Amino acid sequence: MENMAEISADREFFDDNTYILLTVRYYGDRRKAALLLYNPLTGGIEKIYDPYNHKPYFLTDLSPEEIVDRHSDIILHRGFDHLEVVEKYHALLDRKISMTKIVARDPLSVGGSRNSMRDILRDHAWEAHIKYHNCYIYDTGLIPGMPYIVKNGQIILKKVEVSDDLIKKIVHAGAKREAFIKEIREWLQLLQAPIPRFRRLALDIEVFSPVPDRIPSPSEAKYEVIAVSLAASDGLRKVLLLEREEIGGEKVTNLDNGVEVEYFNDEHVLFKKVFYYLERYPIILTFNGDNFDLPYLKHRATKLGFKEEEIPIVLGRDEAYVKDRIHVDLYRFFNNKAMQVYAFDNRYREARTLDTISKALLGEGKIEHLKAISEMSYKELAEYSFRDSELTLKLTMFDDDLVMKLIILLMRISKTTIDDITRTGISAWIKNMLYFEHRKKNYLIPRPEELTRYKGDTATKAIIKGKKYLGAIVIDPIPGVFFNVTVLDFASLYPSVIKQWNLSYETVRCPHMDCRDNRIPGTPHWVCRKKVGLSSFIVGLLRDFRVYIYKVLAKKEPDLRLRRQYDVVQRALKVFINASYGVFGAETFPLYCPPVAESTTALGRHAIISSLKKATELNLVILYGDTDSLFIWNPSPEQINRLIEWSEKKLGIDLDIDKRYKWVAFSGRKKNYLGIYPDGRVDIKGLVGKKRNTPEFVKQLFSNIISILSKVNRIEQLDRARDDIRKITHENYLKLRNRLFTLDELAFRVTLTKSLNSYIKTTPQHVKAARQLEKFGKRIEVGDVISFVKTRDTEGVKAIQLARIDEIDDEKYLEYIRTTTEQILEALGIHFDEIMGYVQTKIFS
DNA sequence: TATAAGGTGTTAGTGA
DNA sequence: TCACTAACACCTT
Repeated sequence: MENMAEISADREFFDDNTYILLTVRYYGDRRKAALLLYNPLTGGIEKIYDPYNHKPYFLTDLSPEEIVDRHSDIILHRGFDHLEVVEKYHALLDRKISMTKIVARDPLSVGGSRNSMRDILRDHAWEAHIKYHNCYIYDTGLIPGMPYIVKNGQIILKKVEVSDDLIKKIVHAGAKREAFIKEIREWLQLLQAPIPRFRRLALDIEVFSPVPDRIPSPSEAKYEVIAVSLAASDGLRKVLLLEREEIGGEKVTNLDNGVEVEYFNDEHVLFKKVFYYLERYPIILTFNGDNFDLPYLKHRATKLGFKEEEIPIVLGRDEAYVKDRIHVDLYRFFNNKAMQVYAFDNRYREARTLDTISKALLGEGKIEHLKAISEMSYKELAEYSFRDSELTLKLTMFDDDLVMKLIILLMRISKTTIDDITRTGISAWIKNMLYFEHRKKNYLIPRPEELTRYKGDTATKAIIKGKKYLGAIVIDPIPGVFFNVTVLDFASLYPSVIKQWNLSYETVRCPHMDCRDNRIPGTPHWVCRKKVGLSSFIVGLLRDFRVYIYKVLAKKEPDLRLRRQYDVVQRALKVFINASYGVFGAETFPLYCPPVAESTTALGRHAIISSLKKATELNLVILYGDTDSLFIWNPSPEQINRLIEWSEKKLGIDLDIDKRYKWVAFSGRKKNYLGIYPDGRVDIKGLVGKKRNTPEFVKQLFSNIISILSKVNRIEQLDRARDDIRKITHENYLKLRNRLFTLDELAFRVTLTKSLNSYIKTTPQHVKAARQLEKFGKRIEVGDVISFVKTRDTEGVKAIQLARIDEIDDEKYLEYIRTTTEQILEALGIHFDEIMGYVQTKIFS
C-alpha cells in the first residue's frame, strides 16, 4: 500500500504508540474535553477524554470574600464549582498580583449562554472570552500538530532530537543562559518533528436543481443528492450515483480513469454508504463543505428519516464537522489572505473557486460543462463530480503534501487546532501563540480595555485619511531611464525592528520612570530596558530560525525530501513573522496596541532615512526607495559594502542586495516602475498594464511595449525602441477606431467586493453592469467578477453579455490606452500627445 | 468572525 | 460648467 510505503521513511519515529494531536473539542454530553489523535501507522483516529481532569474557569480581581459578599449569584450559579486564589504576573504593571480563579462545571457557564458568570462580573472578569478548547491547550501545554506517546491513558510529548549544531546557530557566544537554550530547544522541536502522511478522503456532492445555475439551499435541502464523489489518499476513487427515471443513457460502472461508479435506486441507501465512508477516514476534505456539502447532507438525511444519532455530521454556527473526525474545508483555507500572500506567493490571485485555485496551483481545472448538472448523463455526471473531489484531494498533495505539512507547522507554531487553523485568520493564530506563552510564563492576559488605558492612543498622523497612524516612507522617484541599478533592502525590516528595539505591548511605554529616556525616534514613546518583551522575544526568535537555519537549509540541504520540508518550515515562519507587526495595529486583535504598531513604523522610517543620509555621504545616488528599499544608480561594490556594514553596525539590521537591474525606468510616480534584469527578464511594479482588471487588448499592447523594451541593452538603442512603441500604439488606436477588437478583448473585469445592494454612496460602473445583468435574472454574488465595456449611451457602460461592438466609446478607451502607455513613455521622455499628433496626421493625410 | 499604511487611476457626486 | 472630494478597485511594501 502506498500509505505504508510513505510512512517507512519515518518508521522508526512513528511506532504504534505515537500519535499526532490534531484537535481538542469539548464534549457536552460528558462535560469533558477530548483529544483527537491520528495514528500514522494505522491511519486511524483515536479519541481520548481529558486525562488531566481540567475544568473551565476565568479570573477576577475580586477577592473570594468580595465574591461571597457582593456576588452571591456567582456562588449560586448552576455552573459554579469552586474558587481558588492564584498569583499572576501583570505585565502592564510589571508586578505580581493576586487574582481569584472562578472554576466552573462547564464552559457555557463561564460565557456564551444567557446569564453566564462572566456577564455577572463584567468589568471584573479576565480571560473569560477564551474558547474552552484553547484554554485547555494553554493550561495543559499540549501542542496541536505534535507527536505524542499514548500509554495507559497518559499522554506524553514524544522526544524529538535537536542537534546542538542547530541551537548554536541561534545562541551566539555570550547569550548562553540555560533557560534561553531550553526555550530554543523546545521551539526547534516543533519545527523539526517529522510530519507523517495523513490518510484522507475528499468528498464532493451534486444536488438536483430544477433551475440550472441555481445552488440549492442547504438548510432546506429540498432536492435529491444525485451524486457523491470520493477520492482518497489510499487510492479510493469512487462515485455514488442516484438512479433517476429521467436519465437515459448507459449505466457505466467504470470511468476511463479507473473511477468506480456505484448506483443506488434509493437515496436513503446512498446516504448510508456515504456515512460509511465518512467514518472510515480520519480526515475529510471538502471544498466549501462547511457551508454546503456537509450541512446539505445533514439536513437532507434528517428529511430522509435518519435519526440524529445515525448522522455523523455535527453543524456549528459557521462550520461543519464529521463526528469524531476532522473536516478540512479547503475553500476557507485557501481564501485566507495570509496563506495567499506569504505561503503561496500570490500564485492564485482571484482565489475563491476550486477552478481558479487548482488551475493556478495544479495546472488543471474543473471539467467545463455546457449542460446543467441535472441534465447530464450518468457518465457525464460521474466524470464531472469526480474531478471536483480529485482536485480537492490534489490540492493537499501537490509538492509532496505541501499543504498538509504547512497546516501542521502552522498548528505547532501557533498552538492552534486543525479545526481552527483552517478556519480562522492570522490574527487568531498569533493570538493563540501569544496567549499560550502568557499561560506558560504565568502572565495575566490583559483585557483590551486595559491596554488602551495604560498605553493610550497613537501620537502620529497618517498621510492617508482614515488611517490611524503614520506608516512608511516612499521616496519620490527620479523620472527617467537609468542603467546599472542596484536595489538594497532591509531583510524583514519590521520584525527586525521589533526584535532589535524590544517592542512589545508591555515594554513600549513601560511603567518604569528610568526607562523614559530610552526614546523611540519620531514618537513620544519610550521602551523598556529592564525586561525582554514577550512578543519581541518570540518574533525575534522566529525571525532568527528562519534567517539563520531554515532559509539556509532550504537552499543547501542535499536530500530533496528534507530540503522541501525545510522550505515549508521557512514559509510557515514567514507567515507569522510578516504579520507580527500588523496585528498590533488592528483593532480586532485582542492585544491591539497602537503605540507598538506606531513605534514599529517610526523605527522603520528611522532606518531608511538614516541609511539614505549615509548613502549620500558615500556619494551614492538614490533614485527611489519604498519602505525598506533603496534603488542606487551605478554604485561601486565598495560603496555598497560600506553601506551594508554601516547598517549592520549602527542599526543592527541586515541590509542585503535584493536585485540588480540592467536598467530601470521611472515615470515619476511612486510604486510604479519597470526594471530589466541582466538576462532580459522584466520586473513590473504597479503599472496599469499589469492590473488584473485592465482590458485584454490594452494588456496585449502593454506586453508588446515591454517586449520591445526588454531587448534594449544600451542607451543608444532607446531611440529605436521609442519609434517602435509609437508605431504599435498608433496601430492599436486604429484597430480600436475600426472596431477590430472583440468585446471580450475590450472588457474591464472588476470584482464586486460587497453585495450589490450595499453600494449606496456611489454606483461604480461594474455595479451598473451587474444591476443590468440582475434585471435579466442572473444571480450576482459578492466576489463575482463583472465584465463590462464602456459605451456611448447615457449610462456609459454595458455588461459584456448585453453589449454590441458598435456601441463602444472609443474616446474612453483611447484615454485608457493613454494612461497605460504614458506610465512607460514618460520615463522614456515621450509625451503621449506626440503619438496622438502622429495619429492625427496619419488619419487626416 | 478581516494583520498594517502608502500609492495610482477612474468615476460619481457635490456645491459654487 | 468646473473644481474638488469621496468612493472604489487594485497594487506595493
